[in-house]
Amino acid sequence: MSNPSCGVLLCEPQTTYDPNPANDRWLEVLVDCPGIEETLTYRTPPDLQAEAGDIVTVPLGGQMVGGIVVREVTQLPPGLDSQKVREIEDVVAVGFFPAHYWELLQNVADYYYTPFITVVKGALPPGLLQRSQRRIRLQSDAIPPGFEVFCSPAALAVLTLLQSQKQGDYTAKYIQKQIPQGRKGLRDLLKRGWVESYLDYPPPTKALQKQAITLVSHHFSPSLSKRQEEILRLLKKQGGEMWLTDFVQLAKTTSKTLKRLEAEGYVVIEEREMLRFSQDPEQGRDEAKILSREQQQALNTLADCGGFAEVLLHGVTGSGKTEVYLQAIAPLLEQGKSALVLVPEIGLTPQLTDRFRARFGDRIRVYHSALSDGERYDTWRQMLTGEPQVVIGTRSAIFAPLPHLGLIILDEEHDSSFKQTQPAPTYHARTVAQWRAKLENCPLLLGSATPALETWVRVQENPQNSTLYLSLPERIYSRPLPPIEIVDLRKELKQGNRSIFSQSLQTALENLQQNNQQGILFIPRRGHSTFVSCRSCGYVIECPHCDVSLSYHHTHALATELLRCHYCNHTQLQPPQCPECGSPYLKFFGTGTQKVSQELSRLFPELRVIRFDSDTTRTKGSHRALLTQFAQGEADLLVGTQMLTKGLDIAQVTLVGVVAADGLLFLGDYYAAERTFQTLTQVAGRAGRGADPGRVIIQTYSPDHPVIQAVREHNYSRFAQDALGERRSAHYPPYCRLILLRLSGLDEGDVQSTAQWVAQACRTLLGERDYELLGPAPGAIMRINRRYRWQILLKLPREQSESLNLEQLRDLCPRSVSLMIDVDPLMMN
DNA sequence: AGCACGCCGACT
DNA sequence: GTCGGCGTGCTC
Repeated sequence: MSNPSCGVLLCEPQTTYDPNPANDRWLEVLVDCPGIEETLTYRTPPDLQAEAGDIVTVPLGGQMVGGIVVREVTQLPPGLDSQKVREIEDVVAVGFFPAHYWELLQNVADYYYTPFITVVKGALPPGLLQRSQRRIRLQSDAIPPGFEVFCSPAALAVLTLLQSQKQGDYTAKYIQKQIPQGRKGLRDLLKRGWVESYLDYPPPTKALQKQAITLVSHHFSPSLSKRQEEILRLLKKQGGEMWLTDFVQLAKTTSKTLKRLEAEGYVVIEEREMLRFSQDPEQGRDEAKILSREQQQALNTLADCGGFAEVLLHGVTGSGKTEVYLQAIAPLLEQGKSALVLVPEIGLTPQLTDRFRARFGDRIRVYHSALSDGERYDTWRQMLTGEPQVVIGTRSAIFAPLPHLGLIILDEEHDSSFKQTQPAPTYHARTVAQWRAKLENCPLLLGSATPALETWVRVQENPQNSTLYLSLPERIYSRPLPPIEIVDLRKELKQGNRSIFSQSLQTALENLQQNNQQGILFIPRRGHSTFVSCRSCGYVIECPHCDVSLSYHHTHALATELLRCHYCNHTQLQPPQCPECGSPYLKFFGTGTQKVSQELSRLFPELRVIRFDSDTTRTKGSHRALLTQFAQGEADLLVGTQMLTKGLDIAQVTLVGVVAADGLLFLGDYYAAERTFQTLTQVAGRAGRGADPGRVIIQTYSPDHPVIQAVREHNYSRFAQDALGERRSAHYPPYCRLILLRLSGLDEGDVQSTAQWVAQACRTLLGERDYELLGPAPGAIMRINRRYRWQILLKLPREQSESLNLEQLRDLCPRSVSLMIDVDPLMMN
């Protein structure tokens, strides 16, 4: 100790000038409030500690909102009076961001023109950045008798609503939504003091607390009753610790009995944090399989790349890509690293998850949007522990906070569900994965039988020598790819076959059952294939909120006939007569799954059919249930839409039929050909994965279309060459970058005129640069959910040296019109 | 996003 | 003359 008096120094009066006499520290907080881009400054109250990266609750105006501490500063920003600085309310979570995480999110914010806080909100498990809610509570004592006479109808309605609830307590938002003029009514009641308004604070922590019972004394005194001793021995046998509810059940006792034991000092009952993971059925163990030469080669290359590299694993369907993933991950776990595996739709690939779980057991974590908020929160915290693990998830899992990443895998990397369209940021998980892999200096493995053209081109161009191409050209055990037969539906019609099934397909279906084999029937869903129209006057029933026809839903003979909007989910009964002319001949058209299954039961009443579409797989776990049924041979045929294309591996499937490929082919966007090739190749790949050879029948009205031909030949490179030629000449990605500006609003005129201004502003902004601007044009569907839509498409050169400041376009939009900037859009309607 | 303040039309 | 509609502006 050089200075023995240092301990008292702090108490001595300051003698030198200090610009910050109170020695204050201020926190710059990014608050969850659209419209506030900059950080706001807060003070830390004496009883709290907060540092950069912590998630906090702060007062903002008359409410409490979530926020993230960005940094600690010792000086107030100029022009901010210290009187105005308020105190942080609470620290919600600490240490929620691993290394590089901020940079990753910043990349997303910049590239996708999205406010940083919005990106953070999209990445974090939902519900972490909570805001306070205003609630209204009835003050029964203050209400005089005969109050009905005194107050306005609106106030009365609010009172009645509140009285209908046991506590007399609702959120202000709910009341205002339920009651017209609810705002006015509330104000009335508040003034009279008949209700009170208060802020409901966000809960301090989201970890679930559950009562646990722990054995603390192992000496059982003879004064214990026989039953008490029995209970204690049971608890000891269980390891001395259990959840209270579980134990009560197991020991067939009551919590009262256990409380008594607690009072006597034998056990402790306390709240514990519980991590919630949904448990899938237990799997048998699975061992590493012997690899083919190509698989082994792929694995070696991957192991050799050391740091960052983008690796395309181009393997035909059934070539054993999953086994490569599994064996690439195994050594990483040994090294204490983690792996991230992204799949298109987790619900659709229970098979993949099962296989991973069978190989790695409890080191597998599943992360996707169907998890409850609690489960997602707990999975996050689990990941932050840094334990080596494998996270399998959908798109959003690219933000999983794994600290020591050794590998990122995108399975079926071509799949368009990796692109987010709905809320901003409209990111593509592959793009984010590239940034992330670079930041973590780990390889990124892109697996597909039908690589996205963008990936294909990048791998060929190999920028900065950072990409690798690995090919698995053969199926495992050298099983052949199934032969593909193209059926010309025009000829069928000429030959007088008016059924939706060609002769060839009918024969194949007949043989199916005889040979005790299984088949898949794929129905590419056209835009709105099952619309209802009047045969007398041609009237088509449309959604009252969107400019689309309603789809006909009829699950079985006795079910109610319903019409549903696929955009806003508006549902109504099928009317008995045409609303326009009164004609009773109101029929539905098109080939949806329902129509196909009805036709099947007419032609092949013996055939056992399972329908697999969004109607039958709505509930959690139904995917797995239906697939299990099918795999166990409880049906001969699986009929369904897109969902059938992914990751389905059932050995007995020998027949794959595609009812009409044309629905896919002519969707009218630049991406249609690519999507068609991918989808058809993927469904075709479901056939002949087992010992029995497979066969594929594709019905179409355009058998000569180059995409159909390439599918028939299993010829990816021919497809790629054709499609890329077209992309190049029509100037579409990957030979340019697209940015789609989507405008929407309730007032048609507002939206249209705003679109004009925005387009003009874009031209000014882009100036002399090399660009194309298409539009403004009304959306392919003019109105969705009562909102009118206009759009502007920007085509920009592939290499954009400096970032455009497109965010300023938002300032041009009045409040009534919202602007969404979709970078690299895939869906353009 | 809330919520407050502030300006114009139909009522006592 | 007020009450009450909802159109801008601010939130450390």
